[in-house]
Amino acid sequence: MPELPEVETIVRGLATTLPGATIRAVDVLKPDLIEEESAASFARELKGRPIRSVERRAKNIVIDTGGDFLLVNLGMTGRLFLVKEGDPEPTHPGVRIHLADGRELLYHDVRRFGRLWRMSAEAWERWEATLGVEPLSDAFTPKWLHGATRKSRVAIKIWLMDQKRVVGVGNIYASEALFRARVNPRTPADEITRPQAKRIHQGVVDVLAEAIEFRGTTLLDYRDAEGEPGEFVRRLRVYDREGEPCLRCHRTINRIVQGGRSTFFCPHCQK
DNA sequence: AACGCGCCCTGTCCGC
DNA sequence: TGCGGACAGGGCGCGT
Repeated sequence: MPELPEVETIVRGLATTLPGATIRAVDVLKPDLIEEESAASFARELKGRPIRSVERRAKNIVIDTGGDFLLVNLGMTGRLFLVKEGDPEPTHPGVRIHLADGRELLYHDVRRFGRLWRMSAEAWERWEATLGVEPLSDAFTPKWLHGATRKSRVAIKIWLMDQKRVVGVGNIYASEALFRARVNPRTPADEITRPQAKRIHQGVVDVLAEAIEFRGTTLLDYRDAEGEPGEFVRRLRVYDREGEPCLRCHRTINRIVQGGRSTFFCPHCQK
C-alpha cells in the first residue's frame, strides 16, 4: 500500500512531535508482526527507551531509540499514528506504544503484511546497505538509471519496483512514472535507451515529489500520522483508470498483469 | 544470479 | 441474499 510518498508523509508528521518522547510500555497484540524476536522481548527492550528521531529509508519508518533502531514496514495496510482523543476503537490494532507523556502511538494493520523490528546500529547499517538508491537523492541520475538497467532483462515496470535497485517506487508510482515518461511498461530494462532513461528518471522524481506535496495516495487504507487520507488519488493519470480515456491522447487506458500485479498504461502514448 | 511464482492475511466488490 | 473468485499500496522464500 504505502509507497515512498505515503511513508514520507507519515514520517514528516511523526518527526514534528515524537522526538523527545520516552516509551513507557509496549503492548503487542499481534505477535506475528514482530520480526526476529518474541513479542515479550520486543516489548521489554523498548520499554524506557527515548525516541530521538523519525526518518524514512526506502518504504521503512526508521525510529532512533537512543543508539538502537525501531524499523516499521507498513506492508499493504499498515498505519502508524498517534491515537487521538475520541478516536473510535481500532478494528485491527497490532502494537500499542504508550509514551511517558500519556500519548499512544498505534501500529494498526488489517492484513498484517507489515513488520516491526528492533535492530542495533550495526545491524541497521548492514541492512541499509542492501537497499537500492533513494530516488529523491543526488545518487539517482539519468546516467545511473541507464547504466543500471543494462544488467537486467526484466520489464522496466518490474525493474523499477525492485527495492534492491531503486527504493520507494511501488505499484502505483511505477505505472504513473512510466506514463509520464511515455515508456511501455513491458520494455525489457536493457532495451531502455538514454533518452528513455532520462524521461523515466524525470517521471519518477516528478511523480514522487508531487505525491508528497499532496500527502500521498489514499485508495482505501492509507492514512497519515494524523489519521488523514492523502489527496494524490485525484492526480493519478493511469493507475486504476482501466477503460477510461488517456488524459493525453483520449484513447483507452489498458490494464495488464506483470509479476502478478496490475499495470496501467496507454498503449498509444507508451509505445 | 536472476527471475518468476506462490504465499503471507483480511476485506471488498462483482457476477451469477 | 448468498457464494465463489478476483483483486488490493509489499516483500520474502522457494525452485529453476
